[in-house]
Amino acid sequence: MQNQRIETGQNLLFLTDDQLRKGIEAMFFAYRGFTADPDRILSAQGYGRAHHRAIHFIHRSPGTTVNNLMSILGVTKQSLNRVLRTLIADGLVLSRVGDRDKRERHLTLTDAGAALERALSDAQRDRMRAAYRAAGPAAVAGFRRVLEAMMDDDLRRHYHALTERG
Amino acid sequence: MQNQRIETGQNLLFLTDDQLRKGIEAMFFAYRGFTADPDRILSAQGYGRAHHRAIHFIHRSPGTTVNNLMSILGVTKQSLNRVLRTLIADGLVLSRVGDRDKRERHLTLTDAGAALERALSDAQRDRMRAAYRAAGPAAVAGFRRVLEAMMDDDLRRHYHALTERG
DNA sequence: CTTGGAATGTCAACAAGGCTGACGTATTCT
DNA sequence: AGAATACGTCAGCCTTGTTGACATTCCAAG
Repeated sequence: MQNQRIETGQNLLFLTDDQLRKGIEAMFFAYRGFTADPDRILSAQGYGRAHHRAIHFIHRSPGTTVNNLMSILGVTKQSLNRVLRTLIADGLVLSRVGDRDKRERHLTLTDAGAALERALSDAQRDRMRAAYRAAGPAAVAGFRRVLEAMMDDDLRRHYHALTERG
Repeated sequence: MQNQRIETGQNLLFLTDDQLRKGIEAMFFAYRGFTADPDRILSAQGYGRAHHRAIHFIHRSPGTTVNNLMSILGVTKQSLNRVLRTLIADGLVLSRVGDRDKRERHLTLTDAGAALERALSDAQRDRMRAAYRAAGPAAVAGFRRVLEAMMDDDLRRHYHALTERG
């Protein structure tokens, strides 16, 4: 397994265990950087990463339901509810009863919520922009291709549902 | 900010907020896939991601000290110690007093620890290999370049220290 | 030799944020 | 009318992070 045989005409040395390990460790260290800046802002306000995720996806899909958010975030309604409760109580998120289906709650950001979202995504985008700029457009395309191939099928569907209409 | 101006001669459309957002969401969803397979193995054994990380880096740097592991993992000694204690008690990790400096503990995997490490990294590599294969060598190079640019400086040093000698 | 500081371990307490299970309520569908 | 759905909530448990305090062991400098 360590030295792959050439299966097709192209060089498959990039599939050696060593190359894969480097990718694994790169993901680990990069994800730390990826979350570092928002984490600082959040902890200063008494929030955590879970709040960030909720705020991000409510911003991306205004009026989304609790159920939909649950499936995007991959957490139980109890976990999500704990986060939403504080965000609603703090006036960052608004929950209004559905028109068609009154069982549903539609979630949107208030002005204060949108302001925090902006602060968080500005910080995260700054780092991402620096990384993109340093790596160049071709590298960015490859970056996204590998990440997409790494996702579970249901998460890839969520990813596409978000990006293809934004 | 939404529409970047052309700064150099090349097209900088890949630095738009929209492109950055897609990268951010890709990181989020991909990281879930990245950890999904090891997580299944771990929870079946009563362990968590923290145990995986400790086992991974002890495997990568046999004989490493607690201090070094702390700085790689970015957690406090108390957090790390709790994980190490269970791994040592379960016979997966061996802690032996240093020769030169007897205050230090040098950590290595036992045979059982190495077996679990193999199971975990096999699972994680399988997914990474599938993603690499689907994306192709050029994409993989870009993937690694962007991730590296995303790391904090001190983490990038750890990353290089690991990869440049393995 | 003594003492200061470094490396490690341990105890306690706490918080975030996952989880399961159970229950209640309103609403909608069949 | 009864089943299913969407949501909220309470209770309890787990992992994994945090601080703070304190003991031990050892190296190294004075």
